[in-house]
Amino acid sequence: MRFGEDTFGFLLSDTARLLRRAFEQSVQNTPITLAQARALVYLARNEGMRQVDLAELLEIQPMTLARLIDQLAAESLVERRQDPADRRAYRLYLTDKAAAHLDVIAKVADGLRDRALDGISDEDREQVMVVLRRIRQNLAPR
Amino acid sequence: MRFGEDTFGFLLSDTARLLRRAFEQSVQNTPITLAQARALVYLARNEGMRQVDLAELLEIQPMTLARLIDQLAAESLVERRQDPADRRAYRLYLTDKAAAHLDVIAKVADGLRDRALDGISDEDREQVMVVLRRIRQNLAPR
DNA sequence: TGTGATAATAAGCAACGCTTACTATCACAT
DNA sequence: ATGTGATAGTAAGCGTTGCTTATTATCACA
Repeated sequence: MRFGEDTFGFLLSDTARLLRRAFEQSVQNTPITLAQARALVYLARNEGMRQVDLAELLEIQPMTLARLIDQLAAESLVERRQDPADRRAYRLYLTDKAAAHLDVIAKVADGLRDRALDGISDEDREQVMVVLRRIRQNLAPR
Repeated sequence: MRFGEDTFGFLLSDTARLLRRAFEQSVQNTPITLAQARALVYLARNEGMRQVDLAELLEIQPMTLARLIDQLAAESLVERRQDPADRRAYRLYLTDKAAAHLDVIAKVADGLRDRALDGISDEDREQVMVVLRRIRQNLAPR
C-alpha cells in the first residue's frame, strides 16, 4: 500500500472540512455563511476597498466576490459606494448592522478555536500558525 | 478591531482551499476529482467495505457517498458487488483500472506535499501532523 | 483621440455536501 | 411465525462556494 495512515493533504483538508462544518452549525440561526464571514472580517480590516482588491486579498475571482457582496448587500451588511475617482469601481463599506454580526463571528471563532486547539500547548499553537502561514505562502498562486 | 492578522480558522481553511486548488489543477487532465481521490484512497486501504462504512470513514453522508460511487463506477474504477450476507448492501472493490489512477494520485500528492512543505524542517512537519491530528480529533462529531 | 487594460457583472457550469422521503431487507422480540 | 423497528442504499432536490467566458463601461496613456 502506498498510502500511509494519514496523507498530509487529506489530514489538512479533513481538518478544514470539520472546522467548516462546526462553524456552519454554530451560525445556523444567522443568515451568514462562512465565505460571507470571511469577506466581512477582511473588509472590516480595510473598509473602503474596491471589489477587485478584496477579491485579491481573499484569493477568489472577482466574479465570485461580486455575488458574495450581492448577498451581503441584500442583508444590508455591506454598502457599495461609487468610487469618486473611478466610475467603474465601487468602494465597500460595512453598515452599522454589520457590527453585531462581526461580534457573533468573533464569538463563534473564539469558541471554535478553543475547541479545536484543546489540549495543545501555547508553543505548539504558535508553531502551527507559523508553519501554516508558510504552507499558505508556498501554495499561493504564483 | 477584534480580528488580528490571521485568525486560526481562516488560516487553516485558506491553506486547505489553496491545497485543493493546486490539486485540482494537477489532475485537470484526469477524470478524477478530489473527493473521488479521497474515496479511492480510503477504499484502497480497506477493499470490500460496505458503502455505509466507507461513508462513516470519510465522514460524509451515505447519500453523498452513493453519488461519489456512481461516478467512480461510471469510470469503471470501483465495482459494487452484492454482499453475500445482506441483500440490502454492496461491497466495494477497486478495479484493475483503479491502480493507474492511484499511482497518479500518489504522485500528485507527493508533489503537492513537497511544494507545500518546502522550507519546513522535518521536525516541524512531524509536529504539524501531530497537532493537526489532534485538532481533527477535537473537531470530530461527538 | 483611439487602443488596450481594468472594474464589475451576466450567464452558466462544476464539485461537494446536505436533507427528506422511499424501498428493500434484516434482526429480533413477542 | 410474524410483525415492528432499524438499517443499506437511492431518488429528488437544494445550497454553498468556486470557476470560466463574455459583455459593458470606463480609464490610462501613447
